[in-house]
Amino acid sequence: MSARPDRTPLPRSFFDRPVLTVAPDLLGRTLVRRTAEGALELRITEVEAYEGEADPGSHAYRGRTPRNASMFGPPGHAYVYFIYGMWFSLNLVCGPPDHASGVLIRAGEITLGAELARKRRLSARSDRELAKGPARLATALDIDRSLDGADLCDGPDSPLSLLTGTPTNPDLVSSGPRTGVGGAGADHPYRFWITHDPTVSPYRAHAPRRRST
DNA sequence: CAGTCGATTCACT
DNA sequence: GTGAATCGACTGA
Repeated sequence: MSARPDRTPLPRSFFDRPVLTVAPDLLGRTLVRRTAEGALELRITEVEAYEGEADPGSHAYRGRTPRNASMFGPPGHAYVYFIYGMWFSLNLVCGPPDHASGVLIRAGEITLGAELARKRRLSARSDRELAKGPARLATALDIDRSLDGADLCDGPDSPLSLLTGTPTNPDLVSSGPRTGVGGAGADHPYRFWITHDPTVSPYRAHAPRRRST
């Protein structure tokens, strides 16, 4: 008997902790996205931690740029980036300001607004695929670069916010290497997911792109 | 300033 | 399992 998700907003202090503490604690929380068409809610099931400028796998590794500036800002804000020429991905900035750490929200279960999500994700063959993967999640929730820097602790009407939801028992959390991350940061178990949850995305090792000559 | 490739997804074999 | 799509940030000359 799982209790009904707690709709109390999480305070900024939730994000102002070490990213490896925040990342698994995000599992089971409720992400709320408010659009002109209506609200959507997502139960987070899979995340990845990116550990600041010292992390070779992180966009922050080579220092601050216009693209990753949000990661160097205060915690509790979104970092949204554009990748592969067509997709967006959502991160939540954690830790103290300028630490440049964040958590990539990789997958989740749409718990409200599935009709809106289906309209945006026409290729999804079932509802469990609506937000199975970071770019699919961003597409389903209508997230793009206009949400980069958005404050999740900005009150009940903000376009993006985070509710307490149903925290996940650590016994039900699995961890492993990050998906698609190569190089020196590849081996750290910075990916966390809810064990056996059907909305978690499949693991893929880093695959260098082949030369096109 | 041209070349390279990415925290991915989808269609197709 | 393989390759295409698609573009902007970053790199090195």
